[in-house]
Amino acid sequence: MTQIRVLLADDEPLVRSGLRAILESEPDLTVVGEAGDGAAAVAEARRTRPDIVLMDVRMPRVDGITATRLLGQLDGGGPAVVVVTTFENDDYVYDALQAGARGFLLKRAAADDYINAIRTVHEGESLLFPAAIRRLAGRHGGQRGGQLAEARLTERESEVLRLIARGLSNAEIAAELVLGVETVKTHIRNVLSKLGARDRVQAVIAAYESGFIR
Amino acid sequence: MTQIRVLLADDEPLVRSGLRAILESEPDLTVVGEAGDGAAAVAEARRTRPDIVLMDVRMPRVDGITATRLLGQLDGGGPAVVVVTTFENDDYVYDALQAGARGFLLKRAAADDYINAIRTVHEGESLLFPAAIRRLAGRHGGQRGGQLAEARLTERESEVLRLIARGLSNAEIAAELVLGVETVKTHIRNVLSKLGARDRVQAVIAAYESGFIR
DNA sequence: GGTCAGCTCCCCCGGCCGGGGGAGCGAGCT
DNA sequence: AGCTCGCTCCCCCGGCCGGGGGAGCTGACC
Repeated sequence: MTQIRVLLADDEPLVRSGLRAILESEPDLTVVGEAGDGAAAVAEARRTRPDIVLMDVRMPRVDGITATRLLGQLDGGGPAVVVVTTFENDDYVYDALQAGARGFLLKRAAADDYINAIRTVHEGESLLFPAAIRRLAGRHGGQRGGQLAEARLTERESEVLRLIARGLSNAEIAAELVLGVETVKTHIRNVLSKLGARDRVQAVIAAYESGFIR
Repeated sequence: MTQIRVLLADDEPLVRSGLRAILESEPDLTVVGEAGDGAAAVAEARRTRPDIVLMDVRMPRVDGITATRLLGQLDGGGPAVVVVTTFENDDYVYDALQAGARGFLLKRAAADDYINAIRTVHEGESLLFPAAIRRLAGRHGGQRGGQLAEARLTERESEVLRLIARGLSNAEIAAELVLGVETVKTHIRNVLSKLGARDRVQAVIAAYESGFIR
């Protein structure tokens, strides 16, 4: 397995060293640079060409959202950005999505969450569904700690999600796919879980916001 | 009130004359041209500069969807297109939306429906919600005849729809807007009705597809 | 002064939805 | 041969949702 090159962007040096320690403990991860603000992050990214940028939202001078947007304008589309939000006052999340962020993490996430998030985002463009979308929607959606509930959908699940996002009911989906309603419900349960969505409405939102639809 | 300039695009001359008769009976509507296929429609639109194009879907050579898309590329964005679908086998509707159609009508709609549709579409960019979106989704959503259930949402209703489209539950919306849940339900009922949506999922879809969101 | 539209709240109720289990099956991998 | 994963179906159940009524209050318009 090739090394995954990671750039850390956070205004707190302490946080950066902590992250560095966590990530460097993994053989497949290399921290290729650090930045204390958004402008530095873009500059460093241009220089070090990381695969992934762990991007704090709140940073002096140029914030993480803006930096994410700027990174997207680099030739080649720039690195994949995983946005790190401090807490749940994330009105950012929505903006970050539009800025091109590929993943989300709460700062208080566990070490494993960071590692897994980076690996997952690095693997594929199929990582479409940040769990944080839930909070994007439900102001209060407070739930289990801050892990990134990413997961790729199976073919069947994608199919079901597509039909959900066309407004079909469970019974209609069952008819459409020639399945039992119970089966459809199972798929939906998996989809909701993978998307971190509370209900089909939030799933539809995730589908649109992530580009799964369109 | 200024005249609304209408272009008719349908491959059946009979249909065109029928429409012309209906529309010309209204003092504020003028039929400025006719076209028998999509290519002719675009050409005529370029020449006559209509406000509205009544566009049949099924036409020889260049179909209505393609023509709609082409019209959108005219300088100034081109005229507003109201797509006329023959029946409920509208897999077209979805495509038409993406092609930039601003309204929908079933061919068997009443004369008044045509007139109202044109006026409404002409008035504002606020006409966002084609009733046909329902059928877009629910293969079977067969219901009352073919009128265009357009309607502009009130401010409160828009507000509610926006929150629905962020994934909030009724209770959460109530809390957010400092309202009773019953009130929220009332607004939602109105929204669903105006949008021709069966449930909040279809409402969200309509919100996205129509550009209400984003 | 009457009317209408928009906003607010209420009751009842049927039903689909989502969550929690469990379970069998075949394919593919080790 | 085991194991995992994806797909399929089942039961139970609580709850939110959506549909149908009704009703009062404001402010604008005529």
